[in-house]
Amino acid sequence: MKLPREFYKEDGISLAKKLLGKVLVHHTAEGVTKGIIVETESYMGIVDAAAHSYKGKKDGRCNIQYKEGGYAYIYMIYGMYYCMNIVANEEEVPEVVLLRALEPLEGIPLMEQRRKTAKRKALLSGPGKLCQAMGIGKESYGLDLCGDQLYVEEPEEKTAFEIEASKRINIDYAGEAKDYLWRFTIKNNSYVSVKVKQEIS
DNA sequence: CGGAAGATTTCT
DNA sequence: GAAATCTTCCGA
Repeated sequence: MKLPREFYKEDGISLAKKLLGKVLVHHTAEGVTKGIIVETESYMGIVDAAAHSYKGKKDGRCNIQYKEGGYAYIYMIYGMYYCMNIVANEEEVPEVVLLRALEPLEGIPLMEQRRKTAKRKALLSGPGKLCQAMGIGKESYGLDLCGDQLYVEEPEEKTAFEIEASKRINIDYAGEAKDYLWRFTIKNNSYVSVKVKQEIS
């Protein structure tokens, strides 16, 4: 069942935790792909030196962050990869949740074809990888997750899991903000991204 | 208009 | 550990 708008109207940290274990669904011309969200990170706009919208900055790229929760914020990084975020909270509050890793659930052959690999654990274990495998690109920027093309739904089988918090990854430039424990993973899930060296110190 | 850096991935 | 690779941003 598709998650309602209200689900997304929470602060970025609460939403990041709530999204774990949910299922990301993307309908494309080639087929449907689904994956269970197993790793997320929070980016808290105003107070977060690592966020694109730090200090309330607005530009062409992060405008969508200022919309109400439930929209897709897609951005390109290093000129070669896309990363997908989910906008949280109310309008004018630039908080987002970055999806870092998914566990393949449906449309796996299509993912393998897009990723050019048959290693299941390599399909969705990273922000750039999951966008490539799910077929998410600039045309998905700003999509309403309450629409029919790209959305998040409740898993059919609810399984119990523990949430683990750790430091965010690859944001060394962000000063103190890099030490915030705003990365959340499902404990003992083998599909989280490879770079899991950072632990709570 | 040009330089620099980046919420990454992949290979050695 | 380092390169690949190119879009976007910021300064001049």
